[in-house]
Amino acid sequence: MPSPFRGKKNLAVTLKDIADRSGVSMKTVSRVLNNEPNVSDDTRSRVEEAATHLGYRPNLAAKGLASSRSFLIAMLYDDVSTSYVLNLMDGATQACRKAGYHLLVEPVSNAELSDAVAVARLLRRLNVDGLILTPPLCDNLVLLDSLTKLGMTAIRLSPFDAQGDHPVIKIDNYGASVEVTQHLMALGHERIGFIKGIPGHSATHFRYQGYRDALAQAGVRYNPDLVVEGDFTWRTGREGAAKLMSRTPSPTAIFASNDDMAAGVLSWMGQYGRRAPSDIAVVGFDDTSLSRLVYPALTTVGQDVAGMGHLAAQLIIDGETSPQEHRFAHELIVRESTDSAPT
Amino acid sequence: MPSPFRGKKNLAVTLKDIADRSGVSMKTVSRVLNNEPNVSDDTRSRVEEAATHLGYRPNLAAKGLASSRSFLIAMLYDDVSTSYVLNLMDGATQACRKAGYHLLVEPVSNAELSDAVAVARLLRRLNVDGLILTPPLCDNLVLLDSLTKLGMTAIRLSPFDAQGDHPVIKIDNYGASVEVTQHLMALGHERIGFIKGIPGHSATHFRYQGYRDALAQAGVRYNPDLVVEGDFTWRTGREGAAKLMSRTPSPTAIFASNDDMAAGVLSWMGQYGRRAPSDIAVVGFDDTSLSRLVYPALTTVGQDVAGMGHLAAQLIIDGETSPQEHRFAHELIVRESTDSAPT
DNA sequence: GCTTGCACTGACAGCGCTGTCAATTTAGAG
DNA sequence: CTCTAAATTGACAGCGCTGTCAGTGCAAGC
Repeated sequence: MPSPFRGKKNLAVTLKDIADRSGVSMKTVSRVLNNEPNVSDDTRSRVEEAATHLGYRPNLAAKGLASSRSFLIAMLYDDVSTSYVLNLMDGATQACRKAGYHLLVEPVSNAELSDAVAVARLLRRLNVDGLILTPPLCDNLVLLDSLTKLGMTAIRLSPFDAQGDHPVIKIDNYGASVEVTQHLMALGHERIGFIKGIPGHSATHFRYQGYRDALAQAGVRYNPDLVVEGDFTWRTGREGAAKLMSRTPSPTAIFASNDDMAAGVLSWMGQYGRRAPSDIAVVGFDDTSLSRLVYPALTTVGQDVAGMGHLAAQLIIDGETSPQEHRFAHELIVRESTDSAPT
Repeated sequence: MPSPFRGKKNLAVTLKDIADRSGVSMKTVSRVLNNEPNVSDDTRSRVEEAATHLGYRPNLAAKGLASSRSFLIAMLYDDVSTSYVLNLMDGATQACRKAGYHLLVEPVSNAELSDAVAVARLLRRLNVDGLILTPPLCDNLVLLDSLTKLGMTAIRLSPFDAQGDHPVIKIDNYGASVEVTQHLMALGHERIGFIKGIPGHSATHFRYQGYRDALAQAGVRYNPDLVVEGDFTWRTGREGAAKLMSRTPSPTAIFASNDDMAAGVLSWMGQYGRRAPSDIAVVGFDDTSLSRLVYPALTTVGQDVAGMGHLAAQLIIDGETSPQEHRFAHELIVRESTDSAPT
């Protein structure tokens, strides 16, 4: 059999079938099915009955071809490992389902998108109504540039800088970080270690800045010895903990700028017999599921990631592409890893 | 502005443009672009040049409409929290990208697919060339039934029973579980606690069966006191550990049937001052990233999840829909959580 | 009564591409 | 050099749907 023939045109129910059965034109059927106005109640219900009866399935391709929309939204992401992405998807697919859209997933390495050729190749493949760009892709200048040139709509999630041609959805990383630091200080900590994230990520910058400013505000002198580099991975959290605990005096609390690194800190502590929070208080960021999966559970900052995904998709669906900034609330979630004062 | 007008038809490059520029018919252009045979080298290169020059982007909707294929594959999954799903996506998208396909994600709750009406509604929305069904969706009889009726192609991942009309991709959960149990016994453990997964999941069944049979083979009497129910979540792992450790005599090793539950076990142990592996050896299953994120790192069973996702997509792309069983290799990964004998 | 406006409906063209099939060219055989 | 088969190409008709626009019919306004 040389021809695969995967189509099932034979049994497809078309608008025409519904039109015939309900005695109206295809166009009217189309109107009903798309909830367009100016259809009499009588007609509407007749058509709806026919559609359900026949088990009509709209043909996305045909709709797309005729209306020059694809009903597809692509979500581009770089890092597969984070639950962040899954939560975003969850929210985005919810919005999509309601509107008859679908969500495409496109893992892309940020590094490979460094030249215009690669970006063009990627975008050329994508026939979608809009893109959801997660960090760090949302800060990729080559990508943003091509997007603007092609006139493609895109939503940027937690970008470094909210300027640009696209809507932006974010939380106040800076403010949240200030709160975390103040929380630790309220517990009596002054020597607070900090583990930074990947350079270039907006979260890295703002969380660090919040930490520094909160210290300064409280009159605590900034000690560069208590800040180490990281890259948001568990491994660098572990290494960071080792480095920080070798300082003298060592910190009584460690603020890791995401949960994975905080888990790394806990891992190091577990191995070397330190307990949280009695020996060292530990804070993460993001409220990933991991923050509840480690012992002790992590104090962290929660954000409604699914909600942000939902909004991102909704903006695309509604064609709401003005470069507006949508800020979501965040929440300091205090768990066992900090819930007592240092000794 | 009543009309959103998201299309950019004005600047779309079509087959016709390429045809004009290269002096051939649209059909020939189509042939070149789809790598069909029977095109002279000369023509082919002329067309290719024109296509690149004009920056041609194929219109998926038009292709789909004309060829009654969608170039879309949907992945249905129930549980958002597992890295399993992300890894599958990773593999599947790779296969898709090579073939010009795209991967749609569709989170669905297995529970909501209990009646034919709901299933029909879901499938009606989906215009795809194939579905990838992850557990436990792959064992949903209502769903499988509708799929067969509609003639939709689907690939089932790790289903309970490999019978049926669809290709199946799986690992040998049973054999892997036997290996895990033997590994623990080789370290000298005899009182091995076991935490089961969600009832109805194939993995739950086969992993448990492997555990029992390995014990029996080694002449160790099966002790029902050492087996507790779980549901693959961290919480039930914790609770399972508490239950198991209240038995007398308590187990010297705990085999949790997935990594999340094993992490729960470690969490309980951390809280109550037990250390792994010296006090209790712990094993997980799946080699999720979590297994390396906890302390001590978990001995677990690795499987090439991304590879399975890749194959699943590839089978759909190739139209390879015979109900064949594709078995992937697994690997016992020994880490710190078991690497010494019980005292 | 006869316009005017509005709610509703349908005819028609065509979105960009591919399958079909027929036409043309080329290569190989005799 | 002719004849047949194979390779290469193109004309054409849609795929299923929606946008456009031109109708209907009917109530309100003069």
